[in-house]
Amino acid sequence: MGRTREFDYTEALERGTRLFWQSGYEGTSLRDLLREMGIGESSFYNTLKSKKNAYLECLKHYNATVKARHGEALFSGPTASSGVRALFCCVLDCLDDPATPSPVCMMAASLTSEVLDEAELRDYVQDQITTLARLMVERFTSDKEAGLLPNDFEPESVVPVVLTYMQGLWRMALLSYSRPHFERQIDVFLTGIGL
Amino acid sequence: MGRTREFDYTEALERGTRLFWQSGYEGTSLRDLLREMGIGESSFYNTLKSKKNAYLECLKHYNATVKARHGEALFSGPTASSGVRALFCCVLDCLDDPATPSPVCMMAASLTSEVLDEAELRDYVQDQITTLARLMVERFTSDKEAGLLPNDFEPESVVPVVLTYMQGLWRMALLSYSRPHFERQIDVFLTGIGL
DNA sequence: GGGATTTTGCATCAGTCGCTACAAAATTTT
DNA sequence: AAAATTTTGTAGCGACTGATGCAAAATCCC
Repeated sequence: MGRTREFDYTEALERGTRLFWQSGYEGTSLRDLLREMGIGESSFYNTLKSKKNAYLECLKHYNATVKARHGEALFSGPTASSGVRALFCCVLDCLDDPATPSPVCMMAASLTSEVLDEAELRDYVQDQITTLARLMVERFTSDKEAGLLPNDFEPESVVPVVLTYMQGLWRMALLSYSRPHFERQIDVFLTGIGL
Repeated sequence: MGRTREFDYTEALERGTRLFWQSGYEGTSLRDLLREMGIGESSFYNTLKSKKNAYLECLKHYNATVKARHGEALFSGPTASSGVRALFCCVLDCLDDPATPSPVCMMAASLTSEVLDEAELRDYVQDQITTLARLMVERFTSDKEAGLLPNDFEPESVVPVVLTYMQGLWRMALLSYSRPHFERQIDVFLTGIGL
């Protein structure tokens, strides 16, 4: 089947993901990306076919690794409330980890016109957020049916609020972050909306 | 005094602001900016001294015009609660207005590393947000002292939550916006945190 | 009107952007 | 071993980036 690939695809993707995460889509130049991935343009355009597609693959890789932990956190703990709180705790852990390339979650960072203007990227981001929302609604609904949440608690209404607030959190962390302040703020928020 | 300026500075700034608002800081090229402002590079570098400074001036102009309405809304109405609700209504009006260059508030759009990496810009953004927070705290505090808000309501704790949520709102609007959904979501949020 | 000062248009700077063409190197199939 | 196929390194594409140099044009002070 021809010459064998010399570089480790997964590792290159891993490195690329970290750079995209750190510098954003347009903020990452192809040359910086290649240097970070440790490959040449030929290898790059051979496997990933364009910068846009590379970003998409990196986003998928990000979701499969980093973001997967958030999903697990949501379903950890005995109640939906504890799950959501674990999720936010997971977010703070991410912010505290010095190895994190950027304070902003890579998915949250993709909520920019530079990314959303690209149809394929937009579709993927849209889909991922919808999926997370559905998961959260399910978790809440089953808790409600079990009597763990009041009858006037409407998962369909609350979930968008939680998601929206979380988007804001990532952005605010960019401006200034302090774990105690954020923990307090999150608690005020979650307690307020009944979680 | 030399030759008189041929272009209208304020109008040029107005046009520049709209373009920056629409396309972001790095997303706006100098040539597009000049074409939109209707001036040449000489005039540009003569009055505004760099792209960075131009963005700062446009941000100030934005705050003095668009953002000022938000501040007024906060202090409109008889209670702090009605003020905050008026503020969010103002946000939705902005999203509905077809003349709005971008769904994202220009200040919110500045919560990006591409902007915050520039010290002067960061300082300004930081300062503006702090000011808005202080204003909101004051409004809440006076209401609380007047007995219009419960004793366990802590302005210092709630305000960051509101600001954070609003940041999230702008971002989510970028993904998909529908006034009824947003109105409902905002109501759930504000009611939840006691407003 | 002459000199000083400022604004303006135009050409251009060096550097970067994403991407591609092309041939040498390496591996499989025949 | 020869042909076919794939990967890799390098050089370069045209277009664009923010910014500058310079001289002509326009205005003010004397």
